[in-house]
Amino acid sequence: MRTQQLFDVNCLSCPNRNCSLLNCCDDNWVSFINDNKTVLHCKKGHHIINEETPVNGIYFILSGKVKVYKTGLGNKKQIIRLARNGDIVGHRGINRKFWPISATAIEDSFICFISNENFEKVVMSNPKLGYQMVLFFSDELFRSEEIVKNLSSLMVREKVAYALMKISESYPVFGNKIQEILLSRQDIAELAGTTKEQVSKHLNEFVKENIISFEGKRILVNNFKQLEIIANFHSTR
Amino acid sequence: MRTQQLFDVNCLSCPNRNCSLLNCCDDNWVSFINDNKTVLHCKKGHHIINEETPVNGIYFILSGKVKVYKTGLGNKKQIIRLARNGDIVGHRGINRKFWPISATAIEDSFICFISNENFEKVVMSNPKLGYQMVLFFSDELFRSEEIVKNLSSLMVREKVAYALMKISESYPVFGNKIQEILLSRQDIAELAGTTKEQVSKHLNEFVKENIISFEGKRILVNNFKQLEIIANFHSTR
DNA sequence: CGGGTCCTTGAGCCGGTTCAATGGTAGTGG
DNA sequence: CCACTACCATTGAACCGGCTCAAGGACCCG
Repeated sequence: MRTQQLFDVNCLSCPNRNCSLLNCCDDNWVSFINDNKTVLHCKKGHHIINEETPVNGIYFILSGKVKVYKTGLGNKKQIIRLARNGDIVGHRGINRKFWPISATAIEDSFICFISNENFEKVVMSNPKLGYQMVLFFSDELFRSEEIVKNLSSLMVREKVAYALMKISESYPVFGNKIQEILLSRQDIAELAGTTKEQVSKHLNEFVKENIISFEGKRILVNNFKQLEIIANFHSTR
Repeated sequence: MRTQQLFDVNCLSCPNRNCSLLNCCDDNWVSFINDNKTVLHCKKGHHIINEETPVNGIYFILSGKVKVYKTGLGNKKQIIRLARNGDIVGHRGINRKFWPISATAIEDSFICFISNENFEKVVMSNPKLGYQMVLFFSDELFRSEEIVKNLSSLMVREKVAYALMKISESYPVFGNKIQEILLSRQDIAELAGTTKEQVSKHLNEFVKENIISFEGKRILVNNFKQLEIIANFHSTR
């Protein structure tokens, strides 16, 4: 059975071998990670991290997708990241006693877990990894502050466009400029920072404008460029 | 003249010797920093960093205060950080070609500057500093995501209370639970994520409720605890 | 004294949220 | 195979919080 095989995956032959962690460690340390990791099978909807609970370690997505979010006043949720295979989840726990975020699987996923102590050992022994972590955090900070900027300056229509862009980043591209999106209206709303009703209305607007189209429960992006324009997006690095 | 003396400040006897950078380097490297730094005198309102311009290096605040902000659609500004003496400014440029943020002095300030190349040398040669940078970034990410949460879930009254809390963190405490705040309504609005008119209205509300009081252009916080409650703040670490 | 900047306050408008009704779809169990 | 249920998406109506605009006032500085 395929899922059983995944449980036994060896880090040395990990499909995400070029991920942030493994990429910066020599084989000895990859073996160490392999011996000290746990692989979790998370079904869609499974809570991997719960806000305010004690930080125990760090997670890496072997396969699947995970939403990372914060719960605000009135139980309002704001998704701050969509993570996929190869991504780190839980680096926000570094230097904290309690989780500042929650994480939930939005697809059936396999997640690798490493305890705090073991991860610290790996980082301390692989200077290149430490530097890589700085770069990674710098990038995460950038993304977070883009969200801040957008939440405070965009109209809902623009926020929804931005959310679609973010989502399609996490999904594979099929053909030319066609991405597929499979998330509930509620999820999109929590990512965009609005309500599910607004998402529904604006998505249907976008369909009328031929920017996206529906295919069953899927959303196909027909005109990615136009989404970027609406979302006021311009890539600078 | 006092300001002249500050221009000649030696890193080895820096009043912020316990700041993130110097704290993690041995004396040889502090000397290196001393020889390769530039000290800038920035008057109130001086732009230290401008969004979208090329990243040249990293800044440290010797004395004074700086606001760090992003400019969104319609020229709407969102302050994401108030930095003071000892703080790093410009770490957001790491791993980027162009500045994702702007920084402006909100008081007369002295700022130390180190070029990209020299800073990289220092980081690469002081592993402890690298680790410290990871912790620092982790903390910055946490703060940024708190802003995200608040922007998306708080009402304006609550946002203004949160802004006051943030501001008073950057200002010295006088006596028991009394902080003083000296920023324009516009600045407070850009920090809270609202308009100057709303800030004015809610500040006057807070005065009526005896949570703060005005003293000339200053704001005194009489009841910090109450501000925390309004802002839905609870410290967890 | 005059001009500029900032703060305050009220009126009106508007975008977005909330609420509710409806219909579609998938999953479940008889 | 069909009913039953639960969940999700859609749509419109109404409400409301916050923004915009404008007028007036306080204060500072040249």
